[in-house]
Amino acid sequence: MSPTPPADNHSELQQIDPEALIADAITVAIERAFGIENADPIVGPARNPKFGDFQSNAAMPLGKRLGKNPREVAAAIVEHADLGGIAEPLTAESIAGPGFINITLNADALSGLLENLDTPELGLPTPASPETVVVDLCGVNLAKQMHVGHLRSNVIGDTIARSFERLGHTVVRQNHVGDWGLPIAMVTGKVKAEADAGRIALDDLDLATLNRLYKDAQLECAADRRGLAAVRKFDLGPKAEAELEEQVASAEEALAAAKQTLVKLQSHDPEIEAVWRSIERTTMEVCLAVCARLHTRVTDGDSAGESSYATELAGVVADLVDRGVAEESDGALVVRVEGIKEPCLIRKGDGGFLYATTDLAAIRRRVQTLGGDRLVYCVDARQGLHFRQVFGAAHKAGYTTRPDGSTATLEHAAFGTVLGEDGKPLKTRSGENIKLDALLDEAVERAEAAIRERAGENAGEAGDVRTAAEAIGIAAIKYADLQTERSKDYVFSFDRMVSFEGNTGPYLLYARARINSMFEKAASRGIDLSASESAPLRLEAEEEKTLALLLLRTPRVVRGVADSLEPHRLCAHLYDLAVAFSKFYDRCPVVGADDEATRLSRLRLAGLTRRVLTDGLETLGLPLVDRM
RNA sequence: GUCCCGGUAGCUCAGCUGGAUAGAGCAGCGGACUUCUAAUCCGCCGGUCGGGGGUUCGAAUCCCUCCCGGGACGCCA
Repeated sequence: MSPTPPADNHSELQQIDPEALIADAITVAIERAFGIENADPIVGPARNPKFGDFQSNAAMPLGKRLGKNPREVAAAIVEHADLGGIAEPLTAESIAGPGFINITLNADALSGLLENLDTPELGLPTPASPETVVVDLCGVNLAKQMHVGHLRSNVIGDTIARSFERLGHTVVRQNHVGDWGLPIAMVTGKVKAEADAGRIALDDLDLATLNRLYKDAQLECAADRRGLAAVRKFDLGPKAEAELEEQVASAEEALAAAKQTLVKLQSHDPEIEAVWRSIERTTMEVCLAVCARLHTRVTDGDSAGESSYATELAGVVADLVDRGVAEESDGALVVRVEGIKEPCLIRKGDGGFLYATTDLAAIRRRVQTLGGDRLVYCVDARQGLHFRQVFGAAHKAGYTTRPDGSTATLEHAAFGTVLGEDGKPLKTRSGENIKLDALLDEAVERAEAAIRERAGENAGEAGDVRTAAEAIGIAAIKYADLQTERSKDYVFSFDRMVSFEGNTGPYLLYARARINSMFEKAASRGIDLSASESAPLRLEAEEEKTLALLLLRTPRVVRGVADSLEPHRLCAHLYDLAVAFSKFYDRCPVVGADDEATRLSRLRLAGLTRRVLTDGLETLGLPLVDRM
């Protein structure tokens, strides 16, 4: 269910978007011709330039519905259509094939629309009643280093958030930090033991050490119980059995200790809590630094860890029991959701809560306290069932009902796994997750090498090169991640993304850098740039027209990204835009144009392209670089 | 076993509510830098859209079925 555009800016949008204007005209024509209201005009860009700029495919389905020859239907539409002068008048010649209606924009209208786009808001005015969108992203865990899995949640989640922000909605980012529960208790106990033994200092922890201790603690608590059962069953000898027995026993012991630590943590034992806080401080400091480096807007204020819901869980469960939403099942408490076979577990047989319980508390807070109209979860696709259960349970519990009685929309913006070039989940040779900062380092290193290779002696100051390399490397990684359909797995390849050729982040940055350079050149020739800002647009060359049409399409695309939660649409559009600009750049001299009017018109077109491109790149969250 | 997601050019991917000869990038081959940055542009090569049925004037797109790959499936998070 996508929000409809507020009526107050619809007319404004129409002044810019030819597709909307034409669509409305066709809808009206259908009504006039057949008395059918609000028919889908099926208008879109022409599939092939030789058919014009836009096409309507409405006649065919309409013909079927009315039992008429689609070409006759098309003729009737054409006859009743009033395109208000924005396109060439429709005639019998406009009808092609089974009933396609081909539409060519009027040249003057095109520049008029483009002038309307050329405002500070670039076709996306602030809505009269902004929505509040809560975006769940990042999702780090205490004592664990960020890896490729976090890359997507941050990058995609942040772009989704930015697209809503760009549309003028209120966005609340939520970093649902994994900072609670038994695994955290395990590592907390482990860290305390290490500190007590003098092997580490609590006020001087580093994340790599924490990560190691986390794994150690996990191992110590992990017992091969099934292995032991198998050894016994198949009688594999007393030695093997004894070894496993010992292992299981020590694991049981470690687990019991961790459970005790958890109890202390929950009851705010000062000593344990101090250890926990230093783990948290160390982890979050690194996490936020990585987010800053990634240019994802995730800050300390966005942190809403699992621990922050700890005191609410008992209340949530009691509430669900009281109101008959939850029921007992094999000693556990579950919420059954219609259409899903597996019930949603909210309390274990031993009384402990589960992550579904925390997520229910989070939904309640996000809707009731944060005022969310729309909750978006940018989380791994493998959590799909979990979110279907939790969303269903939240709706059933009434937690998604807002004060005004409306229901908040809950969506799982699921993303696929990052794969290596062998098609398997990306890991190091030793089978570990690849650290995110190492990944970023390599991209930046490769970018720096590329700059030096291309520029040679003219690469500039070392500091400037590093600044540019940082932006280019990060842009390359982010763009590669955003470029493909979110929900699918994607293959990560340094060689491909950092070749910096073709459809890559750096290509977009490069297009922008060339526009900068063009303006510098123009300024150095003494051309009056301020005059170009309001110069009449003369879109005569094919390249100029193509570029103009793409520019006009941008607001529609940004809306589409927010509606669908699919950033790759903006990537594709900005790439098309950059390609169109590159062709324009290649074939239409600007600074050296034949006459003054053309020069100023082209400067204005280039300037507008730069602003739209910059705006789009910022919406994607790519770092910019002014010179390449 | 049940459910979810995928299968489009050698590789990586687009393909919007069904529409006109299925599009990019990379790789390969061939062109374009005394003229605004060649991280660019132009051309060529390359596809039984996993297989088979069906609906339709029209299917990569919708329905059925099968094959292949990945994932998830009550007391971990």
